This record gives sequence, C-alpha cells and structure tokens, in this order.
Amino acid sequence: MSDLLEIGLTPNEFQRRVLTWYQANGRKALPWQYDKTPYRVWVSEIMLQQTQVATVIPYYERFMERFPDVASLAAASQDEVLHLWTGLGYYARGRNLHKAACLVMEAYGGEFPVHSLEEMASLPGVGRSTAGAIISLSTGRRAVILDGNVKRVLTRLHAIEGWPGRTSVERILWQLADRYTPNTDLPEYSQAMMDLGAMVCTRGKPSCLLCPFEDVCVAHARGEERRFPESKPKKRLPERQTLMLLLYDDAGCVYLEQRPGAGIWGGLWCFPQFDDMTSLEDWLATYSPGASVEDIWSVFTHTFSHFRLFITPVPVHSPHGVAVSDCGGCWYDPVSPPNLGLAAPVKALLETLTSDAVSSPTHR
DNA sequence: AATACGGGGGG
DNA sequence: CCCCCAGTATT
Repeated sequence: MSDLLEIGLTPNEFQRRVLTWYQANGRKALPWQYDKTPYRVWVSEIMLQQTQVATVIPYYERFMERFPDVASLAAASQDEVLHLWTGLGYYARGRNLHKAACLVMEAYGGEFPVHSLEEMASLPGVGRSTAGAIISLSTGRRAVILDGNVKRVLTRLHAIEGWPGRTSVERILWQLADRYTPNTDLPEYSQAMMDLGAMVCTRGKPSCLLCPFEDVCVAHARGEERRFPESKPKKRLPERQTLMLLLYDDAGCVYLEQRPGAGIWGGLWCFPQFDDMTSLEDWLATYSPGASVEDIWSVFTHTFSHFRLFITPVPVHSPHGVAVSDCGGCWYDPVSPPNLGLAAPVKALLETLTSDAVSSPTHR
C-alpha cells in the first residue's frame, strides 16, 4: 500500500489541491446542492447513476415538485414513480427508489439512517459508494465515495493496473479513496472528486493541463492516460467440443434432427451431435447399420457470445437402401431445401458437403 | 454498427 | 467472486 502512495503527495496536500480546484472550477449550483437533505441528495445520487448531470436536472426538478419528501414518495404508487422516471432509463432504479422510500417510512420512521453506512447501503439501489456520497454530501460526516469518476482519477494518478471491477483492484482503490478522504469539508471534497472525474479526468481525452495533479499523475507522466482505467478483460470464453455426424445418402440428402426448443440453436435443425466417437458409432449401429466412419474432417470453431465450440465433422456415407429408422430426424435435400431453420455451422457444413459431392471428398 | 460504460443485485 | 442488467455516449 505504501508504495502506491509514492507520488510525492501527502493526503493533506492532495485534499488541499482538490478543494482549491473545486473552489475555482467545481459545480456548486446544481439543483440538489441547495437544501442538501438526505432525501434530496439520495434522489439525485440514484438519478445520477449511469446518467449525466444535464440529463438528470429536468427529471430531478419534476420529481422534487411532485415528491418533495420521502413520505410523499412512499405514499405514491410505483406506477406514478415510474411514470416520472420515463425517459431516464434503467427503470430498476425507479423501482428501487420507491421500495427504499417505503422502507425508510416503515423501518426508520421517515428518517434516512445516515448515521450508519451499513444501513444506508442496505437500502435498495444504494451501495457502498452511493451510501458514502449521501452521508458525506448531506451530513458532512466523513464517508468515502468511489464512483466511476473517482475510480478514473485514482487509477490514472497511481497507474493502477487491472480492471477496476476486479475485487482485488477495487480493494486497492477503496484503500486509496479512504486514505485521501479528509476529516473536514466532506461535502466539498466528495463533490470535488466527482467533478474532477467528470470535468477534467474524462474517459476519452482528459484535460490534463487543467488538472491539479498534472505534475504528479503517474499515467500522465508516462503518456498513458488512455490506458487507465483498464477495460474489462475480454473474458476467455469457455470451450466445448462436439462431433457432428454428417450422414449422407446416395441421393445427396443429409440427415438432420431438430434441437430442443430451449437453449443453443433452440428449434433449429442440426446434425446429430456426440461427445465422443464411441457414442457416435453406437448411434450409427442402431440407426444406420452398415454405415461406418471412414473419414474425419479437421476441427473448426464456432464462437457464441458465451463459449467457443470446437466442431469435428464426421462425414459418413449411409449405404444405398439403408434407411435411418424413426429417431425424430429428417432427410434434408440440399438441392431443394425445405424451409427449415439451420444452425449457422450446419449451413456452412452443408455447403461444404454438397460442393464435395460433385468433386471428390478430401480431408481438410 | 459496435463497443464501453458502471453501480448494484443475484447466482 | 463473477456475471448480468439496459440505456447512453463514444468510436
């Protein structure tokens, strides 16, 4: 932890710079910055999640006019709350807002539990950072915030590697945020940190020349502002493998079966699939006696949003006169294709199979 | 058009 | 601990 703070800046100096910057450049006249009751700050913080200030302002003012306090909000129907939310997006926020208002009325006698971070954070729609914001902004008591703006400032200032959503990185960021948070001027400090992230240390092209930390920011010194915060890693997709039986007859038809309605390729038609060669051969012995595996094509990959499938096609000639017994499938004639839904790799394999039928089958 | 975003809830 | 959510901003 100590090495993380090696940017030549004590917490005191950090706070002094942030607050000085805020006095000159911060936002001090937003609608929720007047009469900073827990209720008014809470509503603003929920609206500001994933939504920009300029968008929120008209919604906030309409909302406050209709629901000036938590009692009026709790007394309203969810429908009316959501009606006022229409256009803001993320409607779960509106539902949680209403739920939390009812909870505050019933469990806390209409007073937000601002003296307990844990109880604040247990309200629906309020997490650790939002709870810290409400407490620090509305009461001035010391509470730490770590929203996306603050994360961006801190990851750049210290060149913190790794995606901030990872638990290990987030823990470091909370430690840093805590280290920097002062014991006084909490409303100004919290607002300043969010403003700095929103106005100077922006995602796309930060205005480093206007930043109070231009001289100590590690990312800036390296010219790597854009590298931080690191984006969510492209998760290496889980991998599965399957054998696909390409059973074809002398007429050039291939055998397909319909997949179950739910799940991958739901309701589409597909070659019979097997986990291993043994079960494929068992199936052949049962449904197409006389047919045997003579060829195996090389593996190709089909990528889904959530896993990669390695497909090994196994073409098998079903000798003339040998029919597949009743096992739920159909013989598909590629020359006059019936109107069936085909899984993408099945379509590709069918094209390969039929072009091979006119030339000579080859290994690939 | 595709991708990144980001706090919170749930598995 | 990780994944998902659902509109918006950005590229």
